[in-house]
Amino acid sequence: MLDPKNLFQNLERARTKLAQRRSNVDLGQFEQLYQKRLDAIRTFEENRALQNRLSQDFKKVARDPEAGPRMREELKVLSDRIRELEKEAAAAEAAINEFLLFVPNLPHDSVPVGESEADNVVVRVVGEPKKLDFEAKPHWEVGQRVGVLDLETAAKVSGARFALYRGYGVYLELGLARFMLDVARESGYEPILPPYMVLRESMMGTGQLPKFEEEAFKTDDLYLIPTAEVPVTNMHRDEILDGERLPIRYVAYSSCFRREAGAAGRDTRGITRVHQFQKVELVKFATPETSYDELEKLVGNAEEVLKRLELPYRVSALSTGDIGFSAAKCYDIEVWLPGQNTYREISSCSNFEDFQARRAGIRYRPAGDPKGKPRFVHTLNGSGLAIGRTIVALLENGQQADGSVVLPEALVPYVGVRVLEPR
RNA sequence: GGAGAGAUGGCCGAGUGGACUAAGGCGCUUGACUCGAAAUCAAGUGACCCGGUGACGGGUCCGGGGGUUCGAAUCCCUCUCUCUCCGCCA
Repeated sequence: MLDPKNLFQNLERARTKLAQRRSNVDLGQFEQLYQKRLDAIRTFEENRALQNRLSQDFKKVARDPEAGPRMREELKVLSDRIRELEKEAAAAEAAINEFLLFVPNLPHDSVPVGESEADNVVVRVVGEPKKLDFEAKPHWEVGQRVGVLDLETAAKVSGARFALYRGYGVYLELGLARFMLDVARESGYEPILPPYMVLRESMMGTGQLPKFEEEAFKTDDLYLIPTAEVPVTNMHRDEILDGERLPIRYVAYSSCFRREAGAAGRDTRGITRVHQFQKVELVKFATPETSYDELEKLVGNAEEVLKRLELPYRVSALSTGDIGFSAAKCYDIEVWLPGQNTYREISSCSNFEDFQARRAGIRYRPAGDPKGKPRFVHTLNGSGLAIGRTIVALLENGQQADGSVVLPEALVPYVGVRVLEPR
């Protein structure tokens, strides 16, 4: 959520920024609501102050048979009026919050201005896209052949867009999770295994709701998490953190559940886009002064996994037209997939600045200043990495002419074998 | 699922209608004492909103929401969560 006061004072700048990200939000409406709120609060407070004073006076004459009842009548009129004014002020406040929940974050000045993902800027390419001396197959064929993926059975059990791992596929999945957790912990992240179901409040806090209701799976009153970002960021909801503790780093393993609404026809084959997948997620809470440095480090932490897995990849800065609702800046890491002859997103790392912190009420008291005002933290997160897509990359990059798959050295202790043999 | 108890500032904890403008303690900050420290003493220590360049002034907040009242931390209704006991379960 944007800061209402700040927004009110910088409407033109916000209009420009929102236009860059192709938002059709009408800030004129906000301006009106905000002005209305100011007026309502002022009137209410003036009357309340008066009431507080008169109430004290009333105590002195309450028992007077003449003045007592008369003043009580007067105060009752004032009391009724104040009740109305209070409702008005509260309604104005609520209207503003309601409105702001649908306003996306403003892109940071360093974000490339553009219309769409075509305007994303590649900032570095690491490793050579692998050239195979035979015809590369897509992961669903490779995985089926070595017996780690069974998509027909997945469809039989759960319908379209599900993955079923079997045999070494299970060890690959769990081994990668453990591997990624270990890599992150080396860099100071505390491992977390969060609940997979969260309150509506938590989904609001990180910005999935209310705007993207149709993307989420839900039970009676709980939502299945679309990413561990939701439970982990909300761990500190409505808290004032000690500035000494920042940056706080968590690495979480969880399943993720997504409807993939609007993705009909895209990535229908394989496990690139499924309703349930596992992911290791990096989450940080940082001060505003350091959050952009922390973003670079976080991207580096995610890249470290790919480097150790010997997978070629590139990093792109998303343009204003492609950036997510809550993000101020976002990098995508895309891994090379020879079987599909393309780079494919495997991680998305964002700085949300105080957008989520404001929604979720996550503040900190600046270090070394016990009397300092609490300030909103900056929240960041990024995949480190999406496990299903990592398996896709390992299968496609490691495939051999004979149908086997050679895994990177670093994974051997985690999976138990170096080569997956065709069945 | 049944029965009971509870939710107050960073923490502990008092508070059953008007001086609560939330006691007291812990913690923290500053000062005094000290060569320095500890101990001791003294003062200060919440969040948010509105107005003001500022000093400051005003308002709201005692788990959430609603109600009674001239006036609510305090009385009533309701919801949520926590704890204890019983039942059930991995």
